[in-house]
Amino acid sequence: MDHLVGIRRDFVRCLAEKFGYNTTQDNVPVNETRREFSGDYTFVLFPYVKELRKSPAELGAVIGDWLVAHTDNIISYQVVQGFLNVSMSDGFWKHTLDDISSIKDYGSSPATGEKVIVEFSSPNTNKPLHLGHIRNILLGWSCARILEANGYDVIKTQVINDRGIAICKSMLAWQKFGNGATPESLQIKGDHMVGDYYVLFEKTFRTEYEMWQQSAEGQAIYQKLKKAGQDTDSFFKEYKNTYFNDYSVIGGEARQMLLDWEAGKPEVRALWHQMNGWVYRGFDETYTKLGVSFDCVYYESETYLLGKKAIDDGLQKGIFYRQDDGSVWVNLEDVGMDRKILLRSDGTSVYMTQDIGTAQKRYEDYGIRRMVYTVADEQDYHFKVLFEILRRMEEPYADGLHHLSYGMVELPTGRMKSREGTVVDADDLITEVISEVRTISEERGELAALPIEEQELILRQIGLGALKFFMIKVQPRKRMIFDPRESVDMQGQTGPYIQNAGVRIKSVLRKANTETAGSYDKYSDVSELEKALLRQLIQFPQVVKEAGINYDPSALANYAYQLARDYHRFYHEVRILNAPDAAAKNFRIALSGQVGRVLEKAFYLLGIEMPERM
RNA sequence: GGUCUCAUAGUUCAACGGAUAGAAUAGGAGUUUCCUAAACUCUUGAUCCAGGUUCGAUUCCUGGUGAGGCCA
Repeated sequence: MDHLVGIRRDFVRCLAEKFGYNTTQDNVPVNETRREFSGDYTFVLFPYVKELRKSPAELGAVIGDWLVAHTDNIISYQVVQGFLNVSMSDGFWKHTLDDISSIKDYGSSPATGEKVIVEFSSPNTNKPLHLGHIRNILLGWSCARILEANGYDVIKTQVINDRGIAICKSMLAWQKFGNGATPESLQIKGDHMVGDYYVLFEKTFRTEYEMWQQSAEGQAIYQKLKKAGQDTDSFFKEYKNTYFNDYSVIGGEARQMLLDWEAGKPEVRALWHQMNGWVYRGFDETYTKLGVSFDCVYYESETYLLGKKAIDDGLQKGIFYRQDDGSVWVNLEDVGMDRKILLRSDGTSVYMTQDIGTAQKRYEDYGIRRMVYTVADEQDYHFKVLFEILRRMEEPYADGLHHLSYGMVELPTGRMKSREGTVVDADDLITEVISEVRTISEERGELAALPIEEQELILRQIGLGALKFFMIKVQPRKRMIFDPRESVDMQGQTGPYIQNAGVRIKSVLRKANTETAGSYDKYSDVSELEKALLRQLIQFPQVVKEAGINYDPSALANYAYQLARDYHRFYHEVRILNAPDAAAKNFRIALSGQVGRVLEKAFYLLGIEMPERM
């Protein structure tokens, strides 16, 4: 429901009546009046000045007079330059508050019956989750909730890359050096443990490689293949993959393990199940801490062979073509993209093939018409190509595909590099923000009287609130610099600042005994701060809608911040419980209640919890 | 080399083509007998460059510069 529908309609009616000019409500440029001018809403007159051949001043006066005379809501106006600023009556504000209070799920749209699948997180099983995953998870999760609020039936999913050479490296290292260790025996999360064996493999391999470089064989290769003037370091850096595939002992074992896995060799499969099982338990723990969950999971081990039939279909339809060597390609040059390989000459598929197959499988599984892929922007081109192919294949969901692309997370020192040990681990980060919150909370002493479990819950809510808000307030497509110090800030434009506004409201409502909240019919002189809050509340459904259309939770994050800021100001300026009269008190309590409700809902949509106290 | 994305206070972020470009942080100065001071008030400081479209451009278009990604 749009509370501005009324004034838009009146404006349109006025233009028709006074000037015989027809337009639609959607075309009416109406904004909130800027703080420095008096008025509540502003019509921009410039577009009509030319059309109607009237000066802005004249136009403003005619329309302003008409609006004041013909509507109950608008009580006065002022024309500044080409802007018509109108002031709304107390009645309008009170009715607005009534309306908002009466709407059950304010900000949500009715169900559309349309299903959408949202994919996010999508980790590899050989490494624990890190900072980049956190941004991905928060974006995907929040988008899922925002789409739900916009009436979609959302299915949340992740694709787990559980196969390939990487996990074989972990498996091999565990087999060689693990001595039967388990997460329980080592007292470590399973995903970290498996990640540690991956690192151990890489270390072992590197040692082996370095020794080989000194060997007669290594030196001979260097002398034979080096480019002019190339030194040993840069040569062997480039040669690493070839060495892994053609010479390395441990590399050969890992590759053999992959072959055994593909052949379904029981011992290898059993080990693979066991290690991935450890990883999943570790991931789930992290997901739980972050407060997210999935409706279904796709494993690459089950999808990596999909898509080959689609290639046959495409070949028959003439969308793809086969080269002499047997490889299959698609030519997208007519739309400014390249030729792209879909099936190698040996018949093996590439990522693209697999993604085509997975999309089809999802359609079969759920009948969805829309899919959202939350993947970093380094994959922009991949998804452009994928979507174009699916369009050409005339898949029924081809028009509902969206790549929720986001910029990489960098540290103040640059990109995270596992080689340099600068990868920020998700679990470590969460632990760190919570411990930071604990320190500050202890200084404040506000929670000291609460039971210990409740204290812990609140500390988690605040710590994660700080971290999540910090990451989600930035527009997805922008690259972000992550400074760990700033992520635990709790003053200013932060999660805890907004939580604090929510907590204040809860405290006020507790003391007010809300069930006895009475009428505010007699309230007059609605203050500027109160109007500002109501203008914000009116905006909320639109913000939710736009966040959905643009797949942009940051809009909602910034909205929540502004609403919280206006509430803090209001709170300082006026007395709520000790208001001068009952009508004022009731109005302010009701207003506080609605601000609290919207803040909580906005945070819900961002995946951030609102504590009871802090 | 081709192509995509980004560029706003010292720093981190905002601004459906609309008024004097907003916040936060950092620095300085204040606010507590009163509903939670993780708050509030005051103060210093910015649109990468050159054109174009427009009544009006941070926003749209063209070219350049810088940073990053993808492809080769």
